[in-house]
Amino acid sequence: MDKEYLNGLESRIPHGKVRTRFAPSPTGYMHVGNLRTALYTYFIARHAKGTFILRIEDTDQARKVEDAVDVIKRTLAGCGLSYDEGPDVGGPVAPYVQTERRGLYKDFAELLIERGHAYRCFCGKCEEEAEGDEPKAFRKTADPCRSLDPAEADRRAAGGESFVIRQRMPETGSTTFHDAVYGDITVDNSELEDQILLKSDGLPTYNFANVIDDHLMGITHVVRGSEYLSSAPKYNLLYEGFGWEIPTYVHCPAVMITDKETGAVRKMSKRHGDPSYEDLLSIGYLPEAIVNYVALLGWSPRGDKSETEFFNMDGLIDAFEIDGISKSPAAFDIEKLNYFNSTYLKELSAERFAELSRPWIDKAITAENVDKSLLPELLQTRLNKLSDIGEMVDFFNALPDYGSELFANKKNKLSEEDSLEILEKVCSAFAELKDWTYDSLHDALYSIAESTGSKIGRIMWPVRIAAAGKAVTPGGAIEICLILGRDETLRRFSVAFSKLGK
RNA sequence: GGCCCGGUGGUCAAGCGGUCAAGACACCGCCCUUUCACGGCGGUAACACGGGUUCGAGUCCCGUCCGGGUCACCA
Repeated sequence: MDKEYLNGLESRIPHGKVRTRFAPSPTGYMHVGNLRTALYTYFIARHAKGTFILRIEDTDQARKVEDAVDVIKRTLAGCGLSYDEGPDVGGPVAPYVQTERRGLYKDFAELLIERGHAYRCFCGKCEEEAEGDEPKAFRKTADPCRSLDPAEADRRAAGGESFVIRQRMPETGSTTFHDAVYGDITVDNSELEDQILLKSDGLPTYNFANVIDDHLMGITHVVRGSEYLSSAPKYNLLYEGFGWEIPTYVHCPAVMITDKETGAVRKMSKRHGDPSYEDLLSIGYLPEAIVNYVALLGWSPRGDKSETEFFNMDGLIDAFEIDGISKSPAAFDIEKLNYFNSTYLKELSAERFAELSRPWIDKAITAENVDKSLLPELLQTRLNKLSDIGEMVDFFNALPDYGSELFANKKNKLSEEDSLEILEKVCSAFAELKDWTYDSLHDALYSIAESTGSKIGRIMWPVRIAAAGKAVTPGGAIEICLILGRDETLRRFSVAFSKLGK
């Protein structure tokens, strides 16, 4: 895994093709911001008919999480992001897991030492720099290792002394880099710290491994969150130190969320329980809706105003341009996701929706003798997400305890007394019905409306309230009575009578 | 705090020196209606502030304010 690997490496990388990589660290959590970065990385590759690569950045031993790679893979697969090269599929520049590439980084770090761009530092892990004023000044001017004679440093290292390798930043001048989203950014070199490249455990830091691997893997577009913007000049210096071509940087703005409690906007985080992709999935959002919405969070397509916001994967790949990425942070808005999701839900075939909703319905309704077969079609146009089903249909299980004032409705000009009167008529009509079908219920109710000279709404309202015990229901009076069955419907009517004082 | 990056309605956003400042979500109203939804139609609502530059500024420049990021042997 070193000399041999590097042999002919260049020839294994297709030339002139766009190559992007999604490079998560396996922390067991793929939040919406991560997903969006993955999406944009994928779009850039696919839009250019290039190659999309998955690389696992697991150089942090301490933070490793069991199954985390599976979460990442499931998320990518669920969203339809297929990678051409990666851990389990292999590829011309394998391996794609950083700990499996550990032999690689040391030589590059040493090359940098030879060239004077890095040095060994023996200062030890726990040295706490004096709090307060000028930690950077300390690091760069007062680290004794910085000016250590290289031969002496070699000797100490050979003697088994623990060390790290630090990048030697220029003291003066400035570094400018170009970002495809943010443009040219210039930073004074005096701001740059002598960052650690190789840790004392021999593994590279993210900052170092990233540059090495991106170069070795022929990555053309480095897509990442804007939290890396301030590190970018250091990467540039690294590329220059090696004499390597600098990739196109694409830094994406953060994804924020408005805190429910405080109303403040903050970056999404696991700690606050902000939703991950799999969280959203588990409460009944569709992958297509999530992808569509998240893609639009910080990017917008070029083109005519008032064109659709709805894109499937191919549409996104086709429309995606780096130009359209926003510079400012975007807030995740669950309401808008709801809109996308409910729209995708409505577009599902009846069969597919029935299949998806069945587990939720079964979980919500445990009562027997409830005819659930009608439910899916009633539910399909009324949901934001599948998990809404529970509270929408709970009244089928057991009649909620409701107040009689529900029977009064001003739009239908109904008082409680009116409702009682109507209900009594309906009750006896229902009791005599030969069969319990949509048509028979429909006819019974309409004939009562006709004989009493009422608008049909006046009849339907009390029936629906009596049957459901709540004002908002997923369906009209007929559907609900039909689903409940005659016995239960009549039983609920009698409850209504007692509530109405009869 | 230093440095970096942002700032168009509540949210996502178009805009790239000349528009009555798009569109979408949410919200409100009306219509439809067998409730609730769906659908249709309409409405409220924005260029953070102050200076420039210009015939003309949301668009360019400077300052202020606000927000975010970053300053780890984490990524």
